[in-house]
Amino acid sequence: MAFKEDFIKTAEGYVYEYPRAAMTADSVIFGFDGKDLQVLLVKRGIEPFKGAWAFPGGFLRMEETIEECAKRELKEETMLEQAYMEQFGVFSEVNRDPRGRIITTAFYALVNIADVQGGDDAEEAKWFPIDKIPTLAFDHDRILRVAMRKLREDLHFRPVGFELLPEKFTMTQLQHLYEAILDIHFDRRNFLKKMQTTGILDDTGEKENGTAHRAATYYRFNRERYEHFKSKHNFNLEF
Amino acid sequence: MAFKEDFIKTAEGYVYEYPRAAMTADSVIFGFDGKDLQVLLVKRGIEPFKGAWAFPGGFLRMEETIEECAKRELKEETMLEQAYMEQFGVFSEVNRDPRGRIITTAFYALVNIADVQGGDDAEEAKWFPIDKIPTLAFDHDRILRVAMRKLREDLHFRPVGFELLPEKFTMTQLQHLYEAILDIHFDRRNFLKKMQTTGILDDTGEKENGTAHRAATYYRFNRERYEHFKSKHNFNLEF
DNA sequence: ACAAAAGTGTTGTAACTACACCCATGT
DNA sequence: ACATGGGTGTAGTTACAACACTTTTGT
Repeated sequence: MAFKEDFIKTAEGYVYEYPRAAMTADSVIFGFDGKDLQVLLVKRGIEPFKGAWAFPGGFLRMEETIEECAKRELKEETMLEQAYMEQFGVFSEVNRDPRGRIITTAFYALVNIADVQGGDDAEEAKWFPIDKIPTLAFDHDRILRVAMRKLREDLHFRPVGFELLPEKFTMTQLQHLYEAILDIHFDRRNFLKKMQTTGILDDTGEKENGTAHRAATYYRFNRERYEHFKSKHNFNLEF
Repeated sequence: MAFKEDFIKTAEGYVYEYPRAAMTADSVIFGFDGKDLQVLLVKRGIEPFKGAWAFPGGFLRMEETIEECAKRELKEETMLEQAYMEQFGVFSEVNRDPRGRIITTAFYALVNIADVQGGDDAEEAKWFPIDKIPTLAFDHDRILRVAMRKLREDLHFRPVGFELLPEKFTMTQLQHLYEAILDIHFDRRNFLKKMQTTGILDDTGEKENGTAHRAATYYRFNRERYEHFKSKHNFNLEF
């Protein structure tokens, strides 16, 4: 450990001159099944809130950043090494955790739901559609509301939607994804045009197969083109 | 204190089973002088980084939330009871503070620069234009970059600009403010039209006086109208 | 044959950009 | 008189919203 030690270690534990809160990271893990936006919840195996559903999370270790902590917990739950993760708030109400003063930094993660096998954790983990979330442990209901708001905002600024889809996807999937996140309806033709004018989608030329309807074209998100053009200034007021 | 105590208090200090980081709140306080965006910095009176400039900040107390902590520090520096404050990130690099494991939650605050008299703090506090910020203590350079990015994003979604101006302001002041934050130039006529179409500005009918040029109209931000109309859906991709 | 989803084009409207001259005030 | 900044209008372009019929494929 490279940082200076600011505590005394005794037989009883770690001694500090002033009281300190414990820190955790909790992650709202979003997935998309082609129809609904989904959230991965774990059933708590221990008190407090034993048996209730909550976001995956855990205590910060002294040798990691809060991002590393969140990523570690993500991996434990989903086996994923990498995912798009975004910090969206610190929740520090004095009584938010009955165990004591525990402050959490909340993240949302966007994953391709097809990549997630059950984690190696003994706890039960399950995907819930966003409109069928049970009552959650701690202040996680509130955290979820903030996560949704942040995800909606980010969707305007950054092409985060693609993180929730497989590499190749149909325009209809993408539209359903946007509709699920923003909770609004788009006209199919207008949505296609809007996406085309961004210039960040490639038509792969490939087609769906084995569907019970007309085969749809697969598109791919062109990250290079996005990186290249994202500096352009367009200023719109959205309030 | 209503929360359960999760520590043992001994003569040596507070004892915890696992090591804990200390928590602070740091605030990037933005002001606007009519020309440049400014940031309030304090000169550190003690080590580490003694003599260097840094954002006002301080340690979290056990009976307050991180927002209350940030607000308390704001008041100490500026004497302001209220200000628009927005959390924008947790900075938790293991070595970011030479005193040990100290994690900060960063806020930005938007204040009317005219309301700020010097704080009651012995430390020296000073406004710096955004393009003349000295090298800062700790990782505050990085924090400032993130603060600017967040402020720019928020300016699209929420009428945060008005928080930096007096109650009544001229269109030119408002335009300069937007230009200073976004670092782009607007055509005066087009800017006026854009602001008018939002419908959240009231023409007060009053005029500047004692200026060395034609007297400008004062406008006022109509918060009620904003609250009433902000629910409308307009979806623009800005990437 | 029928059901289900994909593909496709036009028109009216609103918002955006670019652009230049005159007016009021104070020195 | 001059310098400073305020006020104002138009034309071209682009983006947006609203809207329906045809095609492919599988059952």
